[in-house]
Amino acid sequence: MTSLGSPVDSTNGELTAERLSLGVAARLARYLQVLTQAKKEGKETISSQELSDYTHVNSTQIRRDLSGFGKFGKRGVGYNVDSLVSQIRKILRTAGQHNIALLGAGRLGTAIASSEIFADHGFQIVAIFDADPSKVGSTVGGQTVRSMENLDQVVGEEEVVVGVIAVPNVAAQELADQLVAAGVKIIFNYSEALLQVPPEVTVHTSSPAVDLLYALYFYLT
Amino acid sequence: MTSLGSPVDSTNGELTAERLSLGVAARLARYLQVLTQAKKEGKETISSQELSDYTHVNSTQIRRDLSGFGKFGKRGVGYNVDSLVSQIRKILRTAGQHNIALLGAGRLGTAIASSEIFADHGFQIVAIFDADPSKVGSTVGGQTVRSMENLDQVVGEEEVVVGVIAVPNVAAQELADQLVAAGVKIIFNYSEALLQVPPEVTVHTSSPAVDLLYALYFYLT
DNA sequence: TAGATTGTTAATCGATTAACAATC
DNA sequence: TAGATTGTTAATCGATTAACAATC
Repeated sequence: MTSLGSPVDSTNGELTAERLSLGVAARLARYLQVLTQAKKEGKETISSQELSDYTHVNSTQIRRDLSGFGKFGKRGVGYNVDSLVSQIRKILRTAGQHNIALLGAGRLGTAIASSEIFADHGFQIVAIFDADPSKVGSTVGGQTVRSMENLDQVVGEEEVVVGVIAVPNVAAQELADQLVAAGVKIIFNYSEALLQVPPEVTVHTSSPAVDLLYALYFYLT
Repeated sequence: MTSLGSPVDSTNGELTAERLSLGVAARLARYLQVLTQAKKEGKETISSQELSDYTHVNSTQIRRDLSGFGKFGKRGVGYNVDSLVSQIRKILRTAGQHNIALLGAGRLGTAIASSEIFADHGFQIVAIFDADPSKVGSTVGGQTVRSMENLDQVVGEEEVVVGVIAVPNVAAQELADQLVAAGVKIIFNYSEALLQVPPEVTVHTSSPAVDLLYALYFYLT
C-alpha cells in the first residue's frame, strides 16, 4: 500500500542494496509460496500465466517483477521452478534458516507445530512455550513444551527472530510484552487482540475473516 | 494489485452500484477487522492515526478511503467505532449473515470451529464435515461432525457460500472438487495444495509463511 | 479558547496492462 | 518450422502523501 524506495536495480546483473517496494516484496513472497508447493508436487517449469492463475496477479506484472532482477525464464517454455525459487529467496534475502518461537500449545499451536507451512520456507520452530504448567513437559510436534520462564534465554541462545502467538485473546498482550522484552522484532499474532508494541517491533495479525470479506464482496457484486 | 473500476461515487450521499477497486475493498476489510476488535475491547472512538498503527496503512489514506463514502468522522475526536463498523459493512455489502461449511475436523478444523474469528464478521459455520468415519458423529465446536455424503444437501439447504478446507494437502483437491460440484463459489484453503478450480470459483490460500517472509525482508534490510 | 483530528487538495510516484518483437 | 512464452516498451490509471483549512 505504501512505498519505500524503488525496486532493486540490476542493470549490471547484480543485486544492489536498494530496498524492494512493499508491493514487489509482497508479490515475490506470494510467487515463492506457489513455487515452493509446485516444486513439492514435482512441477519442473511454470509459466507466468500459471503463476497468475494461482496468485491472482496479472501475468505481465509477474514477468515484469521478475525481469527486473534478471532473465530467469526461457521463451516458449516458462520458468524453471527450482531455479526461480532460489532466485527469489536470494532477492528476498531469506535464503537462510530463521528461527521461530511458538507461544501456545493448545489446539492451534499444536496444528501449527505439526504442519510444514513454516518449515517449507526456511522457518524452524525451535521452541514451544505454554503458560499452563500441566502442558509444560509434554511433547508437541516433536518438541518438548517449555515454561514461559525460559523465553528470554531461548530467544537469546537460539537467535529467535519471530514469535508466533497462538493463545486466546486475553493472554496475547502479556505474551507480546514478554516477546518484546526478550528482543523479538517480529510477532505473528494468531489471536484477534490488538497488540500494543514499540515502533521497532512489527506485528502481523492473522485475519482469515478479512480475506473472506474481501472475496465475498467480489462475489456479491 | 489489479484494479476493476473506480471507487464508489457518493456525491449524493448514497452508495452507487459501482464496484470498489481491489485495493479499497482490501483496506476496508482490514479496517473492519480492527474496528470489530476495538469494539469488543470497549473502545468508543478511534482516530485515523490509531487505525494506521494497527493496519500499517497511512492515516491520510484511511481518511481518504472513508471520506469517499461520507463524512463519518468528527474533527478533533475521530470516528465512532460502532457507526464506522456499520458503515463499512454496508459499503462492503457484508452486513448480513453468511454461511460457511468447514471441511476437516482435525486439530486445525477444531481450532477454527472453536474460535470466533469467523463469527465476529458475520460468518456462521453451519456444518462441519470429515471423511473419517470415526470422527463422524462426534461433537466439535458445538456441532455434530457430518459425513461427506451430506455435503451437497447441506450446501443447498443452508445456502453455504464459502467452503473452508482444513485437511492435509493430499485430500484437499478432492474436497475442492466436491465443493465446486455442490455449487460453492468461494473456497478458503488452509492446506498448501495448489487447487484446480473452474474460473468462476475463487480460491484463497492461507499463507502465514508469505506474510512472515515479507515482514522478515523489511526486518533484514 | 486551544488542541486535536478530519476532510480535501494537489502533486508525485508506482502499479498496471496491452501489445508485440524476440527467441526458445 | 510452428507454437508458445518471455522480456520490454509505452501509455494510462490509481495509490500515496504532505500539507492545511475547516471544525469539533
